[in-house]
Amino acid sequence: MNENVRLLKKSAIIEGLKEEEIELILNSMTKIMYRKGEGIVKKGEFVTHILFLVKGYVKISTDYKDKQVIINICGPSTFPGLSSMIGIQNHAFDIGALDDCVVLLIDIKTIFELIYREGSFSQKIIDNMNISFQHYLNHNIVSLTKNNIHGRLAMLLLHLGSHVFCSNNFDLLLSRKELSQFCNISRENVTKILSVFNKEGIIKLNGKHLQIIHPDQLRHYAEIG
Amino acid sequence: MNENVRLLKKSAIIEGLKEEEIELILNSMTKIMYRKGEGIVKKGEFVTHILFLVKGYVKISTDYKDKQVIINICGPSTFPGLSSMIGIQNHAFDIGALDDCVVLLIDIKTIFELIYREGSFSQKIIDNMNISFQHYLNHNIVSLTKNNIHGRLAMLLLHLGSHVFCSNNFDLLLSRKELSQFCNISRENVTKILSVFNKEGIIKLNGKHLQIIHPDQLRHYAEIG
DNA sequence: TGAAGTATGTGATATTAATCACATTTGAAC
DNA sequence: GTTCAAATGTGATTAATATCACATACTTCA
Repeated sequence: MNENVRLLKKSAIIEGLKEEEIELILNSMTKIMYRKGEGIVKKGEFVTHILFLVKGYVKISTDYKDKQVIINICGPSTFPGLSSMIGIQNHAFDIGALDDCVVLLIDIKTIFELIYREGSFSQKIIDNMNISFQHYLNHNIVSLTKNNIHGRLAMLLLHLGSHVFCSNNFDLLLSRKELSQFCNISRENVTKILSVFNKEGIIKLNGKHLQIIHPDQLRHYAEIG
Repeated sequence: MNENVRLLKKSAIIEGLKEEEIELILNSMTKIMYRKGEGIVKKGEFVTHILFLVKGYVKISTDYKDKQVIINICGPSTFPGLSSMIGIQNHAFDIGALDDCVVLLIDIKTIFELIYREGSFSQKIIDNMNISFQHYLNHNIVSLTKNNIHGRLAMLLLHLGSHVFCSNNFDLLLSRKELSQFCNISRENVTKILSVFNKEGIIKLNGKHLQIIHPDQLRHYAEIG
């Protein structure tokens, strides 16, 4: 099988498509590599393609009052920012590479064609958007507004472990400052809280490497905070 | 023309459907009235219908740590909570009537049938979801986390005026407490800030009636705060 | 009409988390 | 390796906002 097909089929959205529909995607697609730190999409640009992330991690962010706000981190086999691309003229967010990335750019016209052709594809796009939606509402509205800073950082670490890096043992690709922009805490307090979690043996910090040792105790922080 | 058809066609989502498709909706639909304060949907219930609000205003909310969090307010000719109903088993939010409401309940199966049948319908559903999505990300993440309490309340009033009640002169259907649950401010501070805005002549408060006199000054508060 | 309960207004106080100021470490470029 | 810039760590201080403690005003309903 074509390598690109194999990569694409890792996504539930693509998996169920017919051969000739996947062909459509293959014919309107390019593969691009980005280096760590490079910008992939800039807020305001026309939406001409959607992204499929083959390798690496990206951050989705925006700016407000000169401060960066991180909306999400996406890893391999996902469509980063999908829900803010379909049916929208201009990109609402910046997307940047957190490490070396391989991205498939798929022409947005092909996506529309598939939405019109294939009900099950529309359904999956909608499902995908809803999952993001629920996540944002819960994580952001609820956690960002109702948890204290310890609880917020605890929830962020849990989120990174279970949904982004899919392991309790990962390289934190984010700096302290980026963590602070993700969960709305000052950079200094991120440092202090991580050090508390570390001293309590809940996590193990080794430079950029992080191991979550007691996820239940992070959950406890989220509950009480 | 059938009265229900006229009501439904006020929504862009329905407007473009063919006659027989609208017929499908009419045949799988009930009209129900709710009194002020009544619950319409309870978090956790199975999603069996989607709502079309004909008359009145509803609030979409959830609970966290024994506190109510208001997610949005919807008015006539909208599909409240649409983006958290399609493709989701159980309701994620509570929906309740803020005043006397008339609601059309449309069988969710019909919606799926239309998604499979009609690409342009899928497209519109996706567009509608994206608009909500953008609104939440901007309003919630950005305003709730980056604005101070004056800025947040200012933005909420602007939002109510321009997107919910579609006028700068409206009956505030929300109590001070509900406003506080919407923009994450203490009930006492909502009172204090409203009184500041009132004294400065930016708004005019008359019991439950609110007039926004200088939206530009509210925008200023949002910018500086 | 009165009584109870709820909603609102308002100042004083407490608490949380940001900001500041600076030391230390790490990383990248030459 | 040296140097400079950026990232990180840490205590002291300050600012923002919640909480508390009431007073007052509305609603509802018997």
